[in-house]
Amino acid sequence: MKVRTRFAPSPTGNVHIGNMRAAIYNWLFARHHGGEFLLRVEDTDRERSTQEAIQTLLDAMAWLKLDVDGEPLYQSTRMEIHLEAAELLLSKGLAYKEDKGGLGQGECIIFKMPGTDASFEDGIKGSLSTAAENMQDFVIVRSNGTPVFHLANVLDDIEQGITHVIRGDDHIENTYRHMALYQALGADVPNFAHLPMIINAQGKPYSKRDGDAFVGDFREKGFLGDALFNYLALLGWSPGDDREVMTRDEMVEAFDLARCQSSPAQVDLRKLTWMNGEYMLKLPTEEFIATCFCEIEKGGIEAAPDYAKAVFGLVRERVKTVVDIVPMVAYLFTEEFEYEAKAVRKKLQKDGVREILEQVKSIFQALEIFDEASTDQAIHDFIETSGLGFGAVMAPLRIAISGIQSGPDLFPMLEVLGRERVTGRIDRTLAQFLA
RNA sequence: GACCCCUUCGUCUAGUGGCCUAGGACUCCAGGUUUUCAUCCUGGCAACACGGGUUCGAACCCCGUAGGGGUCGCCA
Repeated sequence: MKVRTRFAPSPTGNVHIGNMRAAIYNWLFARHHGGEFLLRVEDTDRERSTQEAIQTLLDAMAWLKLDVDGEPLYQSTRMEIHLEAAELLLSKGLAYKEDKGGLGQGECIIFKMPGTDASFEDGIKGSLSTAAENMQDFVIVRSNGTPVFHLANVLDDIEQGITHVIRGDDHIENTYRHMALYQALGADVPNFAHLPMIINAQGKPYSKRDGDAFVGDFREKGFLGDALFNYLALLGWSPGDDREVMTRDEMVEAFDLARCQSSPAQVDLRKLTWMNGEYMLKLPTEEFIATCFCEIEKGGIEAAPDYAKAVFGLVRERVKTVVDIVPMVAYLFTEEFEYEAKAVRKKLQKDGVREILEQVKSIFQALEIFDEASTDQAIHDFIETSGLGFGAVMAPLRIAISGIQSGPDLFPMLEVLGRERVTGRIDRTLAQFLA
């Protein structure tokens, strides 16, 4: 039988990474088995399920390249069918009506649990079981006439022909109920696999107040969709060898529920950042350039396209996340950049520095051509003849033209800036700190 | 509280009775290469929750303890 999995989120405007990881595992599992990955939007909460929220969800999936087979099923369109099924259960004596009081809304429909012990083979956790007395009858249709999650969820999974339900382990107890529902409805019980939760840096489950656990937040923090996908895939699963940075195809090929962890995992932003850097490096140059333009525009920087491209080339291999870009290149687009106080104190305001910078400036002015090779040669000649150390010249020069101690390779950076800017910046430095 | 689940370096993990003086990755530290910055290379720190069994032998099997988590809704 063809494998069919699904992702069934409620569109509330934010998708938690725990849910998104479940989506990734469902996707990986389906693709591994040559099956289908379906989407079902559980939008029965009319309050929160706005068109915007649905779009946010779709955007997040597109960002992570989770392609869906077939059209999404909107749960809100199926209420009649859910209700009919409840009536059927009622007529078969598998459910009953009762006024449970409390809210005083009249009678609701309650599903009758079979009263037997239950067990199943979980795809990740192995054999799971519970005794009959732990499972009470439960409401499937509210007294206001709307179907409850359990009923709708099971009916829709049947409708979509889901063969493998891969979800968070907070659903384990529900699984016993759902299995009984499948049986009462005369449907085949699918395979279940329960993923452990993702926990925060304190080792606790993410709460609504942990602002950094939504998919959109990771995008805003400058992570790439492919990198987050890879990272999340490895958070709770491993291919069994030492591979970590893997292509989609490799992950699809290697994915196996049996290799999934059954204990919770913590997100480590440092490792995600490292992995993101690996993906930044792999980005095709045009894509990297396009991303950079997009970022500086957001950062309010205006620049001539050719000059900007040259600047981006300078930081190509150093960018770890998308949001690194602007701070890393900002001083190359303005003459109003700041000087780092510590750098000035340690490397600039020292005896002899003034003379060195003055000499470097005049050497640069005398150059026939001002480019990477010529400045490199000129500085080396200067060091040779003056007897100065390389660092004694390079460090002050770097700070004079950039304001900071670290940054791109210096000679290419000189070429990109051009003679005029470079000498101008040296003058400014001299006037400001070494007058 | 009851029931269920979980427990290897700080973090993600490998490990399914001998290959384990427990391997890899991230982070951190120390050297080295690069006469700038970064990269890179080498090395280092660092873990089987605890206690009992079973066994010639246990991170791996069993029991218990502790700790953590989940569920117990006319939420999903």
